[in-house]
Amino acid sequence: MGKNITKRSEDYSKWYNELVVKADLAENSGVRGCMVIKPYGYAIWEKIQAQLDKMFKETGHENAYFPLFIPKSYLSKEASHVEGFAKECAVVTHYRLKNAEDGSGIIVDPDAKLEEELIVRPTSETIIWDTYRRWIQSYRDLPLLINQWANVVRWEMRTRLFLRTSEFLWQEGHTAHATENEAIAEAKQMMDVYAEFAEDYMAVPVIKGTKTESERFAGAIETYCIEALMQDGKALQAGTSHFLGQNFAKAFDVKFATKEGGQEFVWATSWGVSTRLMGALIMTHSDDSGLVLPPKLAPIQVVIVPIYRGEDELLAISDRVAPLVKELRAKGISVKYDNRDTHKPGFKFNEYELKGVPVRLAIGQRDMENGTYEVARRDTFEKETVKAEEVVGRIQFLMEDIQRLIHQRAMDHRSSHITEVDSYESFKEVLENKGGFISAHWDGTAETEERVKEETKATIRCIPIDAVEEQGKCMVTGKPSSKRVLFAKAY
RNA sequence: CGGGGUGUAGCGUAGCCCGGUUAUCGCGCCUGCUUUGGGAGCAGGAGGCCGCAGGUUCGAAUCCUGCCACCCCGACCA
Repeated sequence: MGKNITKRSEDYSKWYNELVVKADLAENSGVRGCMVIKPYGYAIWEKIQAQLDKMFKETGHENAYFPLFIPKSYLSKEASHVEGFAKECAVVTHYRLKNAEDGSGIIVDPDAKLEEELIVRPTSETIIWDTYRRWIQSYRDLPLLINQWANVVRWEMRTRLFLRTSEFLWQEGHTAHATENEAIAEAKQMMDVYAEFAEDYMAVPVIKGTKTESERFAGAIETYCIEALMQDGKALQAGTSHFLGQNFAKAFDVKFATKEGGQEFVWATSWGVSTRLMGALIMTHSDDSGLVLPPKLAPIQVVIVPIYRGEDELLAISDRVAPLVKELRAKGISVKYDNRDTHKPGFKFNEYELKGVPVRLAIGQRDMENGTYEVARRDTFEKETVKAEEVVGRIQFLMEDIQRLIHQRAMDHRSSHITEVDSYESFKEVLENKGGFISAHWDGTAETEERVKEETKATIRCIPIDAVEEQGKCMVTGKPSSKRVLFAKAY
């Protein structure tokens, strides 16, 4: 285990990759842009899953599971949907292998060609709506509020650990409603749930908004999103929630009998977040010493490192530490007592910094004599000596304080990286030299949006929900605009 | 998929142009002793189908062809 992580300022991409690998979160598998998530990384994902799942259930949703394979014909039922995903689908064409007759090894058996090819799901709208048709008959079956935890495959050209891998883990919610308003409310609600999770648990500040037509999900009427800002000034879409109108209901013929006895198509939403959230977590808080994890999502919240000479001292320390570990665990704090005798304390200090453990306790002879612990916090590197009887309270305080402080730091960074501009020249200047979100007037046309994208690589990340109504002129065309939108270069 | 680059031990690398002893160095790993409050020191040791497959050659890590993977820039995208 080496530190030597590239400085953030030198090459952000390299820094990020090395950090992910060295902090033992994940690595490239060597298989077509897929990653191996290692135990420590997966433990973080499990924390994310657990909290989100709780929030989904609190908002009335249930979990279910749908097939990995989607018959090709399903995908073509909703026109804009297939257009959006067709370019990045893995396709199963055969179901058997055999030994080559010339002895050259295993080949695909040409006789085992599938009648209809199967798509490895890039998202599950189609197969789920095909299923919902059978599940929904009456208004009494509505709303149908289902979430699925799954993996999906998108054959991306360029991949990046956590941010864009060929296969990724995610959750996808798919709901059906009797009315348009109810579906819209659901889509908005889930955006709010995502935002709450990002802010309160990941300590990642996000901006809620809607996507422009060209950035919208394939098949959606409206896409609600949360957008975060990374330390290098690029934006990251952290979660999306779509109001799908009746598009999928019509494509898959999902009708219900109304109270009045008529037949109507249901209204739909879908929403998802993925392992990309971990990318957001890493790129928001980490520093050149490694990961910085918010206490609420840290698999290890407190690590205790004994400092000793000889087995007797270690035994004495272990005796002292045992009740503390017990007490902390009873309070729901996850603790690791690292009594490995194969590594020196200094090595361990650095290792846990790299892994982003929020609080580290050290205890050596000095502390044994004084009845104290050395308490170090990861976010500020501050160290203090705390009396043993006060240490639990201090840790509880630090859990809160670190969570609060890293959120505040990220918020400060974002606030200082939202720039209002009124001319295209200053837009380009800010984009080039400062980065971050740029708040500007836009005439609402896809042409202007496209032009900005071509000329600057910046896209409209979102139209903020809380954008204030103000008279303005599009920074590019000078046409009238009623509110500012957020532009940025994005991951 | 287009342009550029890389692939040598677990990791990072030298060697490659200009083919020729036993493939270089650092980290890590193993053994022993000394160490232990911020990545230990010394001594000894193990570990390589030089990405894969062909080809050229007396001889290939080195030259040629094909393939694969990864990285960067585009296009695409959660």
